[in-house]
Amino acid sequence: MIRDRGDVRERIVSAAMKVFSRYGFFKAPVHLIAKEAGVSKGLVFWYFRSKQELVIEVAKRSLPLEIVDSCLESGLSGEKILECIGKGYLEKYRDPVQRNLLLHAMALETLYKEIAEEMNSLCEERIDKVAERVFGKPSIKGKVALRAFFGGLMCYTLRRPRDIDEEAFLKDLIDITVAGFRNGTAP
Amino acid sequence: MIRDRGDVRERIVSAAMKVFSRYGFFKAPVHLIAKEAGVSKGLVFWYFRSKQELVIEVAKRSLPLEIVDSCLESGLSGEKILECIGKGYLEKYRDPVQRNLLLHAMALETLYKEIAEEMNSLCEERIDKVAERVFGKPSIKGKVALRAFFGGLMCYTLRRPRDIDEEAFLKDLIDITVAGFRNGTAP
Amino acid sequence: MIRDRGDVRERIVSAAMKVFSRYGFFKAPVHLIAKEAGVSKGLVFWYFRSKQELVIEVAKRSLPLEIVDSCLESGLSGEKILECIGKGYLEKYRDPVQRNLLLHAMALETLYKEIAEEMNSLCEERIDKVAERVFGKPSIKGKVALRAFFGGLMCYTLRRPRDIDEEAFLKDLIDITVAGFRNGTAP
Amino acid sequence: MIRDRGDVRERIVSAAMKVFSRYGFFKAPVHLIAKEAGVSKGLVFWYFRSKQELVIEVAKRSLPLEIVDSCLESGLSGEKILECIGKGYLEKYRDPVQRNLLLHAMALETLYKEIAEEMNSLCEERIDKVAERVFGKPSIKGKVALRAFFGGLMCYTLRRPRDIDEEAFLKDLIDITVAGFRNGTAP
DNA sequence: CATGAATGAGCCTTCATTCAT
DNA sequence: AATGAATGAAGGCTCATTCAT
Repeated sequence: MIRDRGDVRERIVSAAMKVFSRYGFFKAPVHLIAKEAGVSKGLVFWYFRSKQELVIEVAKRSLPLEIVDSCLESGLSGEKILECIGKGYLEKYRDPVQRNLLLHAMALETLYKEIAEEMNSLCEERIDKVAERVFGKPSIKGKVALRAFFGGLMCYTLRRPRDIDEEAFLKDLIDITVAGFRNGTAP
Repeated sequence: MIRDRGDVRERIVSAAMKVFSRYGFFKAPVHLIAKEAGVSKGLVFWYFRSKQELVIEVAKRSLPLEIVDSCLESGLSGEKILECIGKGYLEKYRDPVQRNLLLHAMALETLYKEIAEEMNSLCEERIDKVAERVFGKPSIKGKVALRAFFGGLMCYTLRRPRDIDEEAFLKDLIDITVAGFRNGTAP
Repeated sequence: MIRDRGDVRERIVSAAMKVFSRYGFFKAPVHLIAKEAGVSKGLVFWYFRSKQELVIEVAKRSLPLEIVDSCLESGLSGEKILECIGKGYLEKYRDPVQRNLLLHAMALETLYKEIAEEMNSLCEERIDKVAERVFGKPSIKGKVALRAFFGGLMCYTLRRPRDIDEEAFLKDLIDITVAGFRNGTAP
Repeated sequence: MIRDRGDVRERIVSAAMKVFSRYGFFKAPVHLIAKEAGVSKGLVFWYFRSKQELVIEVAKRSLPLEIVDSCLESGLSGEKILECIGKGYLEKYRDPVQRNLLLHAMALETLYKEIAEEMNSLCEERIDKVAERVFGKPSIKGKVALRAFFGGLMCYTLRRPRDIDEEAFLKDLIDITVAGFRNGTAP
């Protein structure tokens, strides 16, 4: 069998995503992942020291950290960065596999410090950085607004409402975030 | 030990909450729950046909459905109902046990239709009802704003920011939700 | 099924002895022990936290510590105590199961400190105590003689010579031990 | 690295000795041996058809057969041959690796006929030959005395007593063996 | 109601062995 | 000769569930 280096590992990760997304991290047996990847069970443990290592790798990939980071790195600001993040987010989690994995991964935060750290970094540093980029300077209200923005995205992903399409939703959400920040009673 | 009828059942549920919150629903062995509740393992299966039944009961209780319902029933409207929900929500999930359980329960949505239905009811009907109560009449933008509100709460619960206290957060969040809805570019 | 308390545990230990003696501690699968004991595999782990725990219990029982102790406690001295130990030893290891287990258990000394401690206690304190009882007062030569005595027993057990019966062997061995001590070049 | 033919094979055997001595024959994974030898796992199976083959080779080497043989071949007799054997024995098993291997190898006797044969040859033919060389003519008592001698050596090796040095021990042991044989009640 | 011994399915993991390169 | 990816069998152990008492 001719396979690229790294190819197999990636195939295992992909298979794991499918299987984890369907059964959850803990009810998914490794042998199903191997089967889905078309390799032997033993080989999974050649590439990953343990199931937990695979779980954590998959969980990390299913968090939206990279989206936020790439938008931050692109140097955007104001509504543009919200748009960047929103689009990336909605696109990533349009895939039901990723959507489910996100839910499962968030629950892992309780159990594995690696995931907890990613969530920390996402929910505290990153979110505040974005707030500053959007509203110009750090402020409590900006942080709250950003949490509303992020939460709104998550909420939409959790249950895609039938009567609101992605584009319209994102436009409104950005609108609310920005206008809410600017025109509140306590500017 | 004098035990009321139903007392034991409740003790088991409480114990299950602690244990599930710590280990997750699937990594929590029934014997730990029994131990925590101070009863025998067998008794757990007298009150609950299976572990799954217990899991679902605990998961349902850890969702915020009751909070939303009681605020809806109280007849409040406008910002008042947001305040009602916000306070209830923040209070409930201030308890780390409940906070973790919420995360675990959300992931269950993928696996058990009972939980999926609760989430459906919460994220679609309830959220839209509240939107109507807050903004007077149904509108896409109102629904989006409400998702931002709910998402914001969830986001806050997930990581309580050190520099924003509950009361201030809620005030700002309501402010953003309402002002965002009213003063957006496309009313 | 009506079984005495403790009966089951003992049945498992007995089964383990048979199986361990035949396959060695590490090549003996737990399921064979369970089968031999007529119980389920799971039950073995109800009585023993791990296979290792069972291994150590069996290994301890197959060392001759108890024989030496009971002869020491009986207050015997001189040749009598050698006779007591010799008879006990030869009787115990006449059973091929015990004989094999002794070999396997001695090898465990390298791996488990529990066994190492038993061996220590046997080979140092006990052997020297016996030497004192036999020869009246502590002496290097007495210790050496006792080691020859013990070693001789072990050697006989390892390979029962066809042309030397137990009784004769023991008589000669005691004779050599005592006379060797008394009549050596350096008394 | 410049390697002779046969060098690699020997390196593997050496590595196996270290690893087997530490983990025991059955708990020692081949990959550790390969690592210790600085070769790939596959190569071990180029030089040895199976792990068992390697196990048996190492086990055979760690028995004291060669020592006895070389002393027999040297034509020594009387106390001299005991001295030869004793010195060789004590020297070989001064190395903790060899000492542990001896224990592990003795347990193998139960499982592999190759080892059983070696032990047979050692414990019956060889021991009796040596007895004859020491005491001039075959006799039951001589055989017993020789078993005491060998057993004493093994016993010393198993636990080196702190207060008896090798040389003194061997001198006393020979003394006891010889005097025990000559001066017993039943010559 | 209550207990806890007993069961058995299933899971993660290890490891000897093979084989294409 | 040498490598290390790949395999598959087997093992230890956990755990939900049952049931006699």
